[in-house]
Amino acid sequence: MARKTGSHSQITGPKIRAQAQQLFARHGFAAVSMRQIAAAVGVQAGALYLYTPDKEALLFDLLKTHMDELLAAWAEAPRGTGPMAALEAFVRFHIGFNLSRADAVFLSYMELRNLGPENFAMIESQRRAYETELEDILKAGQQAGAFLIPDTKLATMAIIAMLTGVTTWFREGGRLSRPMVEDIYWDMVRKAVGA
Amino acid sequence: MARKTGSHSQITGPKIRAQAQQLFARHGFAAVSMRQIAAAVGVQAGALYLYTPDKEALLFDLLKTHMDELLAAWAEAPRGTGPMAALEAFVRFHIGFNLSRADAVFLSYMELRNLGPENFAMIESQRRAYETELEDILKAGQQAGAFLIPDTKLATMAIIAMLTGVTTWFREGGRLSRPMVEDIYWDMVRKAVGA
DNA sequence: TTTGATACTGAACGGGTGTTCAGTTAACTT
DNA sequence: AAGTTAACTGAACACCCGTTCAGTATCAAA
Repeated sequence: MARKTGSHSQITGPKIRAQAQQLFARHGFAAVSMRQIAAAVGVQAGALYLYTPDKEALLFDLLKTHMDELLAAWAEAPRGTGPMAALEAFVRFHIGFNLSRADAVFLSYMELRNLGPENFAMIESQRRAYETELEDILKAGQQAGAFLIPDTKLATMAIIAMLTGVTTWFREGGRLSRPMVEDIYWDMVRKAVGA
Repeated sequence: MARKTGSHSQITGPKIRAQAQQLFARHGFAAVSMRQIAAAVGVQAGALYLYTPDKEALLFDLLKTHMDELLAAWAEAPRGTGPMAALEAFVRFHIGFNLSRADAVFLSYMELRNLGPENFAMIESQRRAYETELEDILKAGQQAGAFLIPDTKLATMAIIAMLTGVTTWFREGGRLSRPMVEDIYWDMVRKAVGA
């Protein structure tokens, strides 16, 4: 056997990325073999190398794509006027985006250490750019007197950690709906940065 | 060569656990080989099996010891009277304990998935017990009217995620000292659960 | 000083790893 | 229908994996 009937790179390529993302998120990058990914796609291991130069590049592609989409989505997200509205927009955006892409979020926080130095630096700088978006909101609110924050950098890290944690416990169809979760988190954040 | 001069199980045993913990935390359980651990200890791979039945048991031992110590330390931690004092005690305890054992904390949150079902269940139940300690404080404060929390379970997860995140950015000797970090986090938590 | 327990080595086991590539078949173009 | 390109196989490469074990050197006790 060689080429499969109905095979197409525009089908196999995305399939590989999707299965790799799921497997990496579930078991960890190092614990997943190229043969396991290939088997999940329905292909032999060698075929993966038509789509990626090596295993690390496959991971980097997933992380890079995720960060690009995160920054692009936030750039286009609706944000009101004033620090309070901007903060609320960020909180709701972050929760919504994270919940809709739990695997990718988990990967981009956990598997950075498997990247080489220059790939690591690229993702890290994007993550910092995203965090700076929140910090800028907090700084602006602080200067405008809308927020009372002892340290904006610490508050940034605290809020992001708190919000990102939602993926560890939230289950679709559980006790709380997504809008309820957003509301409750926003309530806590609003109070935490307030007077 | 066989036995090394000056060798003793009471020295080698702790060395193995310490090196394994550091390597697992840095590179991930799956990415670290028994030979790497052995090399870090200064011993051949086979010698590790005098101290652990297998690799997973080594990880479990680290996680179990950490959770036991966490629960024991909290049980003996000073806590004042009333919900507000109890919450403050928890916040300061959690930050302090986490910062003093960053590797172990990281492991117990990230490498649970490498445990077999029954080992997983044991650690998971201890973690839930710890989380319940915080939730009980929040519930008591809510009923006493000291806190205003829409959902105590969500608030529990949110606060723990926020506090645990301190290990990802805090560096000893940096801009902020430990007491300052504790103060600022406590300020945010206090306001977040307040009216 | 002999003896037995303790701590470790070094080689081996079967199997899995990422990656390469000549060969083969399906899909597309002319 | 013939020729070309795209997609994939299956075997092989050198190496690393967790784990076992007979053998050996050191330590502690008698």
